[in-house]
Amino acid sequence: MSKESNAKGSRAAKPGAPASLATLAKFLSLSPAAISRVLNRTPAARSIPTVTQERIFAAAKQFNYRPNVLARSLRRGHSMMIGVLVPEVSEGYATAVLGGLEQGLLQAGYVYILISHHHRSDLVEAAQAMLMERSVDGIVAIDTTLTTHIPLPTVTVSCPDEHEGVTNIVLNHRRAAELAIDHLTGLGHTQIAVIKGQAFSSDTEPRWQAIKHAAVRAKIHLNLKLVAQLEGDSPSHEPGYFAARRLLASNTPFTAMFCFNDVSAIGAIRALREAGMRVPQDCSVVGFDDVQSAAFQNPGLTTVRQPLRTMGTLAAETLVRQIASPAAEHGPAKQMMIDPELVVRESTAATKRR
Amino acid sequence: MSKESNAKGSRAAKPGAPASLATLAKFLSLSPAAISRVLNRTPAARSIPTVTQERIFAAAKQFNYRPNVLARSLRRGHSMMIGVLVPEVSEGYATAVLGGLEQGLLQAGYVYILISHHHRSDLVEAAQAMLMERSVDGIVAIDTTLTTHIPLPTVTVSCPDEHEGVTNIVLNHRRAAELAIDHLTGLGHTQIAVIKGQAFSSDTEPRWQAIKHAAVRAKIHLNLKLVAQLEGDSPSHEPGYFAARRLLASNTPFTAMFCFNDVSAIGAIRALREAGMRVPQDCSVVGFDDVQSAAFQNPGLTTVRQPLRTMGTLAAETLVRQIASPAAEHGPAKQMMIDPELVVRESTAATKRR
DNA sequence: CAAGCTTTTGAAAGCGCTTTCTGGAATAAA
DNA sequence: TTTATTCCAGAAAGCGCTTTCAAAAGCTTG
Repeated sequence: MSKESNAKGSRAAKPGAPASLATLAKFLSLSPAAISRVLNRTPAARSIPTVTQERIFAAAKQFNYRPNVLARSLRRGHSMMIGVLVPEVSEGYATAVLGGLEQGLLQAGYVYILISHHHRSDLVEAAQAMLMERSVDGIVAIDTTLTTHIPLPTVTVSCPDEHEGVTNIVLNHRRAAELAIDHLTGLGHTQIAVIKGQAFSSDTEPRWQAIKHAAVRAKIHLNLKLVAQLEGDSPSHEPGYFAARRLLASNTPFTAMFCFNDVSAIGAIRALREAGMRVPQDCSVVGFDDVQSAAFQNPGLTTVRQPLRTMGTLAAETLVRQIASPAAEHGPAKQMMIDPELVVRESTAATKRR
Repeated sequence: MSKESNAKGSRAAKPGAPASLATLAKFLSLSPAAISRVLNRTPAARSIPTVTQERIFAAAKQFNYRPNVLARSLRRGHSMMIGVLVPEVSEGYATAVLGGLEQGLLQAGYVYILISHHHRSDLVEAAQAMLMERSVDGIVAIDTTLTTHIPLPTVTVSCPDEHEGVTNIVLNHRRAAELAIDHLTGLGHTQIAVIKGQAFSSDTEPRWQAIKHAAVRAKIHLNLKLVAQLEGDSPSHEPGYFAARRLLASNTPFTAMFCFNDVSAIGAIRALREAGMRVPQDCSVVGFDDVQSAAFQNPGLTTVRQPLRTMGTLAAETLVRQIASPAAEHGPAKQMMIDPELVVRESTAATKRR
């Protein structure tokens, strides 16, 4: 029994358990401290002779050593995790931003925890609390109405309110509205119907203000009878379909329509078609976002493109920078404005009446 | 100086720092141990008098105490995090599953880390390693080819290979193919074109085998000239568009088409239309998945519905159960088969030739 | 050869929590 | 009064890592 007391097998100690620093330390007859320094390439590791370093790296490889990030996070005081708040995970809008966000985040060594809140403020708050408990290093909120102050670096994408210290990444709504309205008036349209977004959507109000502004600027009159609003929280085409039906039911003639997003535009087109109107011959339709299927609609959808991916990447970069230098954190709210782009396809055409 | 040595203010000690158990302990003149027991409603807390418990709860509220999950995870040996592997975050398929998954996971108190690998096996492995380092309690892989063995509870959705101890949630491809083929033959079609999925997609091969099987069963001949395959990894409509063009270029007549997914079906329809074929009058088209926009296509897309959300929820429940009882973990691979459903819309019609 | 410097490494504290073990006080039983 | 039992709560270990502090060893220099 005593003979095999200190079996120094060259293989891993316990086959099942992952190797810890202590395992390596015992194997190498070194202290965990030294190994940590070398493996992390700490400045202090400079003073450790190369041979020792090589021994350490070799052992790490042999034992397939992987640092326990939980322990490291606890010790270092940051977790390299960030929390992401979205309304819905299945919706095209948020997921497009997410694509860019992920890229930027992973590049900087962060992973993220995704929580969706379905536009319910209690869930938003619960999610915030949960993320804080999990010691995330920062938060990005996409299309989310933040109520309580977050004592953490935060950047938002398409969120309405300004909060102290948080950076808002927003679309240039002014420009977006002008792009669409000018395109339509340029084609001779003056009777333009508008489908506003749902009340809970943060872009709805600024977009609508921008549209009114653009109309004045283009010297056309927006008939309020030709303004409908998306209703219900279904992220499908239905709200757009029904909004267009209401527009048609008002019996007020229009030759063009500007929709809150592509998905609702597609729904609206179906309603128009059912009412016997051809797109674009009888009615031009402009969407918003430029989701992937916009190009493959029949007809291809003219739309205002939001560079969603880019906004996501920008959000990631901004947040990472903010985490790195908490100096500027508690300054006033900052805003980063992104320019949209008009994509002309087949759903818009010159009006027949001139 | 000595007078204020032990300032026992009734407010939080350091306004900035979040309250820890130690903070509460000092404030209440209790040990962290007792507080932990009470706050966690440990069985051992039963023996602590109600008044003390109430004092503890009150203090926790007053200090807005939030346990540090990192520390708890380190101690308890599980992190209540699970890792999710998807090909793409912006694609409709994975995100639909994700929706259901999230619901099931949050309900059980888990959060998840999402990593996309773009079908690159090196990224899959890197992601696996990263998730292990982060001490996730389990992994779910969606439409992902797993190469290395994962020493962790794992469930997959639509993944091809079987691995020891992992549960695969798969669609009943046999049934799915029969649904589509029988529908088309029932409408009189015998010349049916097929668009297979990309080579890297895990559903491609089983689906194709099932289609061949269903064709035999329906006593129709599948002309191999009428089989095309999606190419390129773009998650857009383009691959379907080009696949249909190749089909048309083969100059082999067909009256129906069965596509690998809805997105490619929509692309294919566009190609058909450009070639002067009307859908469904000249060619019926059946899609797959039933993504949200399928119903709002023009024409509405007949498709084989995959209950993606349900599969996600099921994956979550299965994984949570597997984590709870690691007993059954290292049994053989298990499979859970999900039944598809045919959704008939407007893109299919009886053939004119009879 | 003593004093001072550099090089190399380890001991130990501690991040915030959970949990086992232990022990004092109060009450009941003998 | 002694012993057993219950009730209440603390001490301390430890999860795996990082990092400060310090110290031993080897080297130079006067």
